[in-house]
Amino acid sequence: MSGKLGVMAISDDNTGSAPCHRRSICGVACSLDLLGDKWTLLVVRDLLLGKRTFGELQASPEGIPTNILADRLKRLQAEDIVYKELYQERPRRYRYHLSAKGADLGPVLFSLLRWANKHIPGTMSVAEVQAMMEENRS
Amino acid sequence: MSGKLGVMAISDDNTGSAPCHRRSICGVACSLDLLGDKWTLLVVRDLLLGKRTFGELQASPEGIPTNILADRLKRLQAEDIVYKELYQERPRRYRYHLSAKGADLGPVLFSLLRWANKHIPGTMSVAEVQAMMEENRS
DNA sequence: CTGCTCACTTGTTAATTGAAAGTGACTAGA
DNA sequence: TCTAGTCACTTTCAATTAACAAGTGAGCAG
Repeated sequence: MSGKLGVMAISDDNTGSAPCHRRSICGVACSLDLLGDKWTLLVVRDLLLGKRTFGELQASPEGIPTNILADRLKRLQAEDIVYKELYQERPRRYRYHLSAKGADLGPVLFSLLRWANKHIPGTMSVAEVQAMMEENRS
Repeated sequence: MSGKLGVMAISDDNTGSAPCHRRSICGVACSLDLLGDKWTLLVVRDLLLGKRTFGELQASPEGIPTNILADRLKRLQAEDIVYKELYQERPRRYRYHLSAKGADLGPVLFSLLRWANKHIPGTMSVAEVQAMMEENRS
């Protein structure tokens, strides 16, 4: 019956490229392996909104701890969701950007946002966020 | 500048109904406060796929630990995303169901799945999952 | 009475998180 | 030159959370 469901267990990873720890071949499970925590998608959100530097990301209202931010940026780079650009030598300063893979998370964030708007009172509307995004395009 | 972005910090929760611990009024952040971990959305996925009992949920290929499953079902019920139905006295047995709020997470799961299909090789397609869902409708 | 299922709960240990402080490379001002 | 401040992290460590294994209680089948 569990096999029939198609959400089958993955026994081995002999064909995989990275040393990934997939719990199954289900796309939802694989996505959550990469994005399933309280902070990762907030970092992606901020990058979509045009934030670029460590300091800007840190300054978000949710107040992400700096060690978690550094760790998440590292993980997201390892997954090719984010890349960094050196914009200044002496001292070295970086700007972070979403790759195409990262930018494709936009619809995920919008669906989360739509759900929140419908079911959690007091959350910002999609229209408000889109206005914000236009306002902040560099 | 952070105020201008609209993703503003929430200072107080004097109007809120539940004793919620919102990090901000951003819908993404609020959603992640409820759903942001590796297991919660997998439970929602299984309920969408028609699984109903504790044992069926436990039997998913990802192998959720029973204490985590019990905890997540408790949390999801507290958030009115899931409700349980007593289908048997002596011994008491329950069936779990998604509320309307929970069923509305479908689009979130589909967007995650579409992202995975595009960017994580070897994940199941939306078509496969939809076929599965039809097959398992009670 | 024995073993079995289901739906959990309870330990115990391992890993992760979060708050705060520290580091290194600079820049600007007295 | 000395002091203070910014930026981008890293380190430390207590506290929370997760994972694994085992146990519990209510029944049922032989």
